[in-house]
Amino acid sequence: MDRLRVMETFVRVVETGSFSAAARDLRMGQPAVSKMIAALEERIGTRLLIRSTRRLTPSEAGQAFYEHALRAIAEANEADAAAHGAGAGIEGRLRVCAPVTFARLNLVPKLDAFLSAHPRLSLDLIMDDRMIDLIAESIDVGLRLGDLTDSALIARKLASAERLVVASATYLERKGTPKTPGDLLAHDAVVYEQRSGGQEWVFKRGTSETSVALRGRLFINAAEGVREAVVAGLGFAVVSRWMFGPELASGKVVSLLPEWNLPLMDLWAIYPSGKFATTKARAFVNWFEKIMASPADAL
Amino acid sequence: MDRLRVMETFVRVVETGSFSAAARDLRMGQPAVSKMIAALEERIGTRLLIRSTRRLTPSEAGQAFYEHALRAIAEANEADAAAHGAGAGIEGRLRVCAPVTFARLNLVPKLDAFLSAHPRLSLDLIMDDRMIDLIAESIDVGLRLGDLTDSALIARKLASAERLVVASATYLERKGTPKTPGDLLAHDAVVYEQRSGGQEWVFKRGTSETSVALRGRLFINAAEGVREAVVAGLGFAVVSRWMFGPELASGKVVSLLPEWNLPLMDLWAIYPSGKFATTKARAFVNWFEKIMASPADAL
DNA sequence: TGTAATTACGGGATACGTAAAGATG
DNA sequence: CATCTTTACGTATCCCGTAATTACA
Repeated sequence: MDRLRVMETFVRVVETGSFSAAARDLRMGQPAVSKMIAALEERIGTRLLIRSTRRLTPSEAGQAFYEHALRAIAEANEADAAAHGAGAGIEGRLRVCAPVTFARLNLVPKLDAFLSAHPRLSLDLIMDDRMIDLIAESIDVGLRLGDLTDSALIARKLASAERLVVASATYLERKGTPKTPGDLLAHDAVVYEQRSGGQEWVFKRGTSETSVALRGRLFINAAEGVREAVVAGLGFAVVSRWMFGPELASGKVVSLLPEWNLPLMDLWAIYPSGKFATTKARAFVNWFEKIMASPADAL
Repeated sequence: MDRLRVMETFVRVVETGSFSAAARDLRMGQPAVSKMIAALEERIGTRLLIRSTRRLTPSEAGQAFYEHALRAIAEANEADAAAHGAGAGIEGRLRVCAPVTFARLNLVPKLDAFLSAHPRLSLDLIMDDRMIDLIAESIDVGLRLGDLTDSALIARKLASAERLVVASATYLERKGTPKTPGDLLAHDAVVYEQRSGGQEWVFKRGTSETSVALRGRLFINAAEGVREAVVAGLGFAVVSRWMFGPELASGKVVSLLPEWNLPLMDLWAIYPSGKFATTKARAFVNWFEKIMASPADAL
């Protein structure tokens, strides 16, 4: 039994919420996943996943296992990468890609410290909201927000960001303020969307859940555009809090439905699959992880 | 390829300094170890161990891998144990065993904090220098010093302690002070020894090594006895610094050959093999690990 | 020349995928 | 009743252990 492989599988199952989806991601048969998890539970002696055909939730034990498993996997990958990169200095050119707005607000303002710390290093920052092919573009590290669709990558979770429903104060004056998720259907949505396809959001308040399919007339594939559209009062949008830090503070943009929680959006660092992370790439990720962990700079 | 298993094997090889010894410890054939390491190096793309028939040293990459591997293994074990123990509270009876002198000097004085933190817990402290059978005695955690002979255990390294050659000031007045490891042969050794068999110590100064087989007329199987023998001026002994904290400070006992280094002695926490660590056992180990990591209490 | 690591080879267990059955909303 | 998980089964692969070979002090 390959414990690390089992952990990777388990993690993927928890994150996708489905055996089948995890199996697809990991390019293996779904019975294999089933048996792996069963064997794992057998070995541990406890049920880790509460299965109901439609839903899959980690038990308390499963949650504990999940958290440690994440760290074990990360550490194991570090071991490979550290051994591979040992001896190589932090110098030359480091190519990093990141979503445009995220990089502008959360990364670029802090880069000075990193560059100062590594004087022999130069940085290519590729800002793009598309999912770039890391290997084709020979990129060393990518920062990605949200669920990872490409699971062949070696990923490391750096942070989780709160999601909000926001609209500008001027918009709310004109159209009124929605009080429940259902009210959103009567409003204009500005939808951030990479590939076409309806968006459905699950709002939670305490134990109750409401699912709302966003309908709107404006679809934008760049967060930067969504930001401006919201500020210009074109409608509400589901966004991360960090996108509107100053505007929320000044009241120019308002957080709606504050009692309803949306799923967190994760920030990941990903390395090109197959290859080992370079020393400089790991140095960058370690640095940025610290930034994200510090209360002042957290998302 | 079971990456975690490979890591465990690699770690054992580094710690024993031999493929054969590691294979014996892990109850597997020595060719299996050989092939595992070869495959690992193939995968990483770098030589991790510098082999010469008589000696085995990790390369820089190997050292980096070793350190991360230790943490990955620990985290993976934590994952299993956390999942297994989730839900169980820290209460009831916790049975801990530890070497007599170590427990007296480094553990007992600090226990108050632990017991206060867990009011519903009672502690059985079994102080004994022998290697107790954890399962037979139904012990939850053992603290052990030195190299682990029983590798079927799940172990976690908590600290490393410096080893010294010491003798009492009165003894040195009578017999003179040895200046080199070789001089020790002309002195009386008090040898700490569990099972009979000669002891050989490797002294290092810079890059040079000297090996000395201790000869003496007094062999004691309890550290407590060695301590008293040294204080009473019966001879010199090879011991850990923490055994003589106050005596070294007051000058009653003197550290000999201060420029020569002896191999460190590791402190391990071990859990009974086969079983999972209980929540309370892990709480104890986590607590004690913190103690050992704090500069004021370190060995 | 003896000890320890590597290579060679045969056997066995493990883990996968396809296909069918069972469960659930 | 459609979807997702579990069970069943045949196959292929990988990995281990024994034995022979090579390298090194």
